[in-house]
Amino acid sequence: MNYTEVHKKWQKYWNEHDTNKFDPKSKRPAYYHLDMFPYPSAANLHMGHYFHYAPSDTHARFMRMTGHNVFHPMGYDSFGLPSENHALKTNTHPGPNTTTNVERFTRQLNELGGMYDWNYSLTTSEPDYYKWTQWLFLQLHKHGLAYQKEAAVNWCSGCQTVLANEQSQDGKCERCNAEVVRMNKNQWFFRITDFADELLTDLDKIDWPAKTRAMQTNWIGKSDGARITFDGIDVFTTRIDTINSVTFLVLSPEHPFVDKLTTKEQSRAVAEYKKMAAKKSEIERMENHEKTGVFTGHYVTNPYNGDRVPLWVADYVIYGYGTGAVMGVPGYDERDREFAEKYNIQILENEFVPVAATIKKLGKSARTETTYRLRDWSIGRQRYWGSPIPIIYCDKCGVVPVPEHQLPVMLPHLDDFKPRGAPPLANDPNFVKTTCPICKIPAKRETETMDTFVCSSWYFLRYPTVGNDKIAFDKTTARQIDTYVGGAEHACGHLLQARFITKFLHKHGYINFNEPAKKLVHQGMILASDGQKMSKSKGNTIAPDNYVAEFGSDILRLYMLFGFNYTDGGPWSEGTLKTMPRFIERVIRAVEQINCEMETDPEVQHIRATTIAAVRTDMQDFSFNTAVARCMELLNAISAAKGKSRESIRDLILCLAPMIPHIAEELWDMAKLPRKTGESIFNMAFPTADPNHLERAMVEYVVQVNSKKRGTITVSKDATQKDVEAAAQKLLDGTTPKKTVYVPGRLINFIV
RNA sequence: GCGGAUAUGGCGGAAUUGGCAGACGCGCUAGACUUAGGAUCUAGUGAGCAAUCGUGGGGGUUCAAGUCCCUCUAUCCGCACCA
Repeated sequence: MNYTEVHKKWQKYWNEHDTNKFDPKSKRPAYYHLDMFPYPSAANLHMGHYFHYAPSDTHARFMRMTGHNVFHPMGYDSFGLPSENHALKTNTHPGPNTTTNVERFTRQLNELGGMYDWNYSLTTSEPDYYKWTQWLFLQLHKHGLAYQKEAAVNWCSGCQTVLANEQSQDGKCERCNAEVVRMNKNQWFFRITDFADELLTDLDKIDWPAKTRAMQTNWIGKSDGARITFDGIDVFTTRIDTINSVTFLVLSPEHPFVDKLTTKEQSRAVAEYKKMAAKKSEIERMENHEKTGVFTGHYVTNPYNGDRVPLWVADYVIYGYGTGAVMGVPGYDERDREFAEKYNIQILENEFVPVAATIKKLGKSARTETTYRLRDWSIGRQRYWGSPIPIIYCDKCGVVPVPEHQLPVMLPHLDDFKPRGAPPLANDPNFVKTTCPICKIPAKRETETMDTFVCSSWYFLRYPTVGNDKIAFDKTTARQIDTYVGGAEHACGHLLQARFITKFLHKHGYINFNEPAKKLVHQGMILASDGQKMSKSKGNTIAPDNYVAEFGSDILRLYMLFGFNYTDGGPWSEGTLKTMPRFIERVIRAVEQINCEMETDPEVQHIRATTIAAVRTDMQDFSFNTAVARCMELLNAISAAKGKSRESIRDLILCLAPMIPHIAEELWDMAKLPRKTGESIFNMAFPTADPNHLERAMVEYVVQVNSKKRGTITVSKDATQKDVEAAAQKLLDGTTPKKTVYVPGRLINFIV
C-alpha cells in the first residue's frame, strides 16, 4: 500500500463529500468532544501535539461511529507572550506570523487526519473573537467581578514591566537578568475568589482525574479557623486551641498597621525593614527561608488570658493570606519557634485549650472564619499582543466601560511593540484618544491588554456560535463539554479559570450549566527513547514530520495508540513504530484472502464478538493500547482459520477505522465492501457484539486443590456446579474435599 | 513539610468486582522457504534440572491477593514560611 497516496486520496474524498461537517440539526445525541486548542507557534506540530490530538481524534471518531452527533472543533490560542516574544526575537510582527502559523497548523492537523469541521474554527487574536472576550470582561465588570486595586507585582527593573512568575527566576529577569523587585501597582483583577467555595465543592461532581482535583483543592486551599482580635489587630488561626501559649504577634511588612506605628526610633527601624522586605522578590522570599524581623516596640493584649505580648514585623508572614497577621506560638508551631529562638522571644510550653469554650469565652474578639489560599486573578498585562481591555478613563465620569455596541476595541497595528514599562498601546495616540461614552468629552482608553488566559477561559462556549457577530454564544446551543482532552499543566490555570467563568455565567443566567467539562482526560507525555524529556537543547527531539512523510499519519497514530498507556505516555520506541506497517500488511493479506461471505468458524465468531465488546469499552475509556491489541487478536484468529469471511474482515476494518482512518477507508474498498456514493465508513455504525457468541460453547475450568492448580477441565458452557464438580473430582484421587469453592465459568477449588 | 500518583519479564505494556500473572507487540532462540533478506511463515520464550518460586521490601486478611489492610523504600508530578 502506498500510504502517502492513500492519505491524500481520502483527505480529498472527505473534503469533497463533507464527511467531517457537523450537522447541528442532527437527531443523534449530541456529544461535545474538545481538545485544548494549540498556541500556533512558528514551528511545525511536535510530537506532543500528535500524541494529544491523534488519539483524541480516535476517541471522537469512535463516538461518532457509535451513534453520536460529535462536535469536535479546533481553534487557535494565538494571543499571548510566546507569539509576542518570538516576533520580538525574529524582528517580525505577531499578526502576520499568526496567519501563516494558523494556516500551517491547519494543514498539518488535516494531514493528521483530524475530524474537524473548520467552519467552526476560531482564532483568539481575530477581532471577531476578541470582541467577545471584551464583552465577557464587560459582563464581569457589570457584576463587580472585574475591578482594579493596588497590589504587589514582580517588576523587572531592566525591562520596566510587570513579569509573570515564570518569567522571573531566582529574583532575576529571565530576559535581561536585571533584578526583579516587588512593587505596588494598580491592576485589573477578576474576582475568582468569590467562587472559591463552589470551585472546591463542585470538584466532587465532575469526572476529572484525581490528581487534577487534588491540585485544584490545594490551590484553592480552604482553611477553617478563627479570626481573633488582639487590641484591634486581627489574626487568623486554625489552632485557636493554642491561644494560651501565644508569646508574640507578627505582622507582615505590608500590613497597614505597620505604617501607623508612632514610636519614633522604633518606627524608623520598622520603616527600614519594610523597605528592605519590599525590595525582595516574591521568589526570593519563597526560597530564602531564613526568617528576619524587627520588634515594633509595641505590645498587644491576648484576649484569652490578658498577657501583654510583643508585636513584631517579619516577612515570613504573607500579607495576602488570612489577615496578614499571625499569633506566635513557639511552643507549638515550628516556624514560630525558629523565629522566637532567633530573636530570644519567650517560648511557653504549649497547653491546648478547648476550642468551642475558648471562642465562647473570647466573645466579640473572636469568630470562626474560613479563609482561602486562592487569590484574585490578575488579568492586566503591559504588553501589546492581547485583547485591549474595554475601559475608558474620563476626567469627569471616571472609569467607564466601553458600551457593548462599540466593541471590539480594535488592537491597532503597532510596528514598535517593545515592552518598556508603560503598555505599548500607550504610545499610539490614535488608540488612546477617544471620547467618553457618557459625557462625550475627550477621554483616554485603557492601554493594558488582557492575560491570554482570559481568551481561553471561555472559548469552548464560542465554537457553536462561530460566525455570529450579534452574540458571543447562545444559551440554547452553548454546550457543556462531554470530554475535554489536554495537558495536566493547566490544572490550576486554564482549567480553574474556565470553571470560574462558567460558574459566573451560569450564576447570572447566561448558560445552563455550571461546569465547563463533564469529563477531563490528560494525555501523557512522549519522552525521548532514553526516557528523558524531549528538548531542543538536549538534541533528543523526534519530529512527526519525517514519519508522516514516509508512512502518512495513520501509522504514527496507530503506534501512539498501541505503544503507550494514553494517560501515562512513555519513551519513544522506533522499533515498535516500525512494527505498525507490518500489522497493516497482515491485515491487507487477510483482505486479499477473502474466500467467503459469512463467518462460520465458531472460534472466529467468538473472538469477533469479544473483540467488538472489548474495543467498545476500551475506546470509551481511552484504553487505546488494549483496543489495538484486541484487533490484533481478531486478525490472528481470522488468519488462523481456513475461511476468510468478508463479514469478519468488515468488522475488523470498522473496529480499526477510528485508529487508522485513511487506511481503513482504503481497506474497505480493497475488501469490496459496499459503499454508497460519497459515503464514508465514518457514516457507518460501529459493529455490535453478537451476544450468542460472547461465550464459547465449551468452557475451561481451572481445577485447584488447596488453592494450587492441579489441571484444567473443559465442560459445556451450560454445565452446572454439580457437572463441573463431577468432572473435576477425577483430578482428586478419590479424597473427599472438606470444602469446595466454585467460581462459575472460571475455577473450582477443593479444600482437602 | 503537605497533596497526588507510580513500582509487573530483556523492553513497551495487559490483567472485569479478589479467581490460571505476563494479553498484545517488540526483542531473542530454533526451524521452513530462500543461489544470504532488517521480508514472510511455523514453533518456543518469567526463573529453575526439578519439586517449586515469582508483580519494589516486610507483615496481615482470605479457600484464593498484582488487586484489599498495615508498614517501609524508591521514582515522578504539583504546592510550599498558608498561620
